[in-house]
Amino acid sequence: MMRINERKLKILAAVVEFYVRTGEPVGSKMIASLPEIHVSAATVRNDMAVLEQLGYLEQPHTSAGRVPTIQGYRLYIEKLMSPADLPEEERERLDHMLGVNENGNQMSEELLIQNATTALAELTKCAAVVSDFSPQFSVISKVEVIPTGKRVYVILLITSGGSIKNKACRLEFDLTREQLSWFSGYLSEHLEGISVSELSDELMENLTAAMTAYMMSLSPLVQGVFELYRDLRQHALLCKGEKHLFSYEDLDKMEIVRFIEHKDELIQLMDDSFSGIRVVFGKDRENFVIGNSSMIVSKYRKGGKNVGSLGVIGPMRLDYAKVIPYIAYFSQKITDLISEQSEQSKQTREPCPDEEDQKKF
Amino acid sequence: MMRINERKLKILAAVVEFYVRTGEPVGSKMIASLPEIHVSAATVRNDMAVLEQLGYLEQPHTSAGRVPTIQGYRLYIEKLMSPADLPEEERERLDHMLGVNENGNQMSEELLIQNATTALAELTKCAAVVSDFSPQFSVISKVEVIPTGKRVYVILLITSGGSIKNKACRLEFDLTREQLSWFSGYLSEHLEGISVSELSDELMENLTAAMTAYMMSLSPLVQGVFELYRDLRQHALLCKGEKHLFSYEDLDKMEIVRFIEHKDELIQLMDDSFSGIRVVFGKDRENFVIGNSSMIVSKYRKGGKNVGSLGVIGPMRLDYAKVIPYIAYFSQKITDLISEQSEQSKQTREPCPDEEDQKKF
DNA sequence: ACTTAGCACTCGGAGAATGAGAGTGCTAAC
DNA sequence: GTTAGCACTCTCATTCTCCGAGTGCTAAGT
Repeated sequence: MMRINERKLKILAAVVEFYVRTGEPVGSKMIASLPEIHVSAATVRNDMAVLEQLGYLEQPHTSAGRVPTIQGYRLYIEKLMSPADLPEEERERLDHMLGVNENGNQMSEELLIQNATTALAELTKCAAVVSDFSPQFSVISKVEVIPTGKRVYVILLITSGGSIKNKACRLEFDLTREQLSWFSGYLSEHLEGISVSELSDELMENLTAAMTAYMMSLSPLVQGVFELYRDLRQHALLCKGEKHLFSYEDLDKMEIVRFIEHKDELIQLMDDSFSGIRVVFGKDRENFVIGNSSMIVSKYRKGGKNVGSLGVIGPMRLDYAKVIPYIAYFSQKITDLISEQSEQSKQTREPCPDEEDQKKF
Repeated sequence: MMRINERKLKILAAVVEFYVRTGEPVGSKMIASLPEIHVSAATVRNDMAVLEQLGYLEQPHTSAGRVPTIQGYRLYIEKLMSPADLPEEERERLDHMLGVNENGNQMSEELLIQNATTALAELTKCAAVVSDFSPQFSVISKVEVIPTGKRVYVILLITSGGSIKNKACRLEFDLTREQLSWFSGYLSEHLEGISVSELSDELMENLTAAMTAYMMSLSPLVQGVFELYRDLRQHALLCKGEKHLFSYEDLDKMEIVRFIEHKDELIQLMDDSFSGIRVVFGKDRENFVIGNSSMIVSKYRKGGKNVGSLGVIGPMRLDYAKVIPYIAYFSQKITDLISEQSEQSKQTREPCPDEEDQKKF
């Protein structure tokens, strides 16, 4: 008699969808009135009682309607919902928001990701969050030291992924031309062509040792290099649309504020490995900051490797059937776009071609 | 009989301070019980009635205590309050938060300003906001074009103020060595040494014309230069601690969200010229976004010129006597620090010294 | 002329009482 | 296995009442 049949599942789905839409606990009469349900309210009541016993539904108080439990949401997301499909025109709109298709090319990865975050936040009215650790998989394609003003030198570091970092260092003394070119050459020789993931702490320490042994006064420069190194290894976290969270009645304002302040704690949750789309509920994890929240994340890849995670954070009462396809589409699109770029750049070996002209123009 | 005497002012000050502290309308009995007031509640009542008629106080409803009006706050701020003074230890703490004093030197202006904003937000529990237009007063000290990967070129632009901007451009074709050095040379020649404020639209257009006449394929690079130019002219707006605003009961949540989205509208208000510290009340200006808010701003200078504004935005019910000294201190400190830096760099004429060694090391 | 005690009055807000309505579980009939 | 009917429960919105803080005014005191 505790058998869960087709109809009970239909009722569960209906409860989730209705609750997501209205935010009100759902009663048996409501469900019975739906066209796809052909039984009376009393029957629905019986079924709902079973669903409650099985832990998929719960009642806020004795005489209110039912509300889905976390388990209920999970079942719904995994088995019951039918994700909205994105018609062609919708996709075009999304592409437009990403900023692609405009002139068909030359978008920096960074901008792409930034646009995706903004778009996702806007579309879902949630906080959108992206963790990008792609620099770890790219190669340092260029390191330069550029004198600029008295005793000030800028270290410029460019990776194959297209990210450009710089750092200004002020020295005690000016470098002679030889010193500068020696240092610059040393860096090029030891760092260019190295993939960021190979940049171990040891390597950096060797570098540091070699440098400081050579001369003390370089130390701000060495420190600068070290800071750039740290920057590269760090997972960049980008979050937009936090403001939307404040409009949800069922999220605690204080917890939102805490979340805004401690986003970093998310990184581990977003970045540990999984495939496809993952939904995490706030109540489940005690390290998660917002109580009644849920987070939907997906990975994006580059050359077959996961190089970042993107997703949204919103209330549990979220239109998953709508939001999940967005996230799926964006992560796929980003994967396509950045993999394509990396294909392009693989065609060349030498990072800086200045031989003869390849092409007249 | 409508004369406003010493005692009435004292009462006004007391009302403001009490109201700021508690958020509750202040009654006559409360005021009379203060040690510095030596009259009975009835007398206080009479005085308060006068203050109300003069527009300094108002009653939320007939039988509640009094609350300061904007005019009341203004009088308090301008004439009545005694700003907290910052003892030596407090200043040290502030310096520490700014990040100075650590190693005594080499802080980028940008970092300094960033730290100031964070510190101000933390200290005042308000949204701290800084508008920096110093780049407009600095000189372009270096422009470089760096090839990096196939068909990708990075334009690097450094100003005397120490800000470093870069932009990657993807071309249709690779440049020959000559083309590259010609372009690079052209940029150096026409832009280096120019102060940003001289960079008029005409100048940029001439540049564009000269370039495109020379060859079409450079156009992404020219566009890149143009974008950097725009970046430089823009007032950079930095805002931190918006979250604090949500904890004030008397600010409307929706208005805060609007504010977060439309900060730019502030720029004009912050940046129009005034001297000293300016306090603006939200109710006063219809273009100001948050109703019951107040904004306290001050300028900071560099070489005698105003190059930025910093301040906080919070509820009207704000401890001005505490907050204003913070802002005054920070704006003064920033002025000192960045002027000092600019002094240092003025000592040299040539931006990039690579003659002989000036000093053995 | 200013200050103060006293008093009647006002008004907001907290708390209790009330009633309507939505929803339930159970039972008995279909 | 389904459904109608019914008694029951519990929340929420409304209304009412009443307390108390605070006021303005008057009249007396300094």
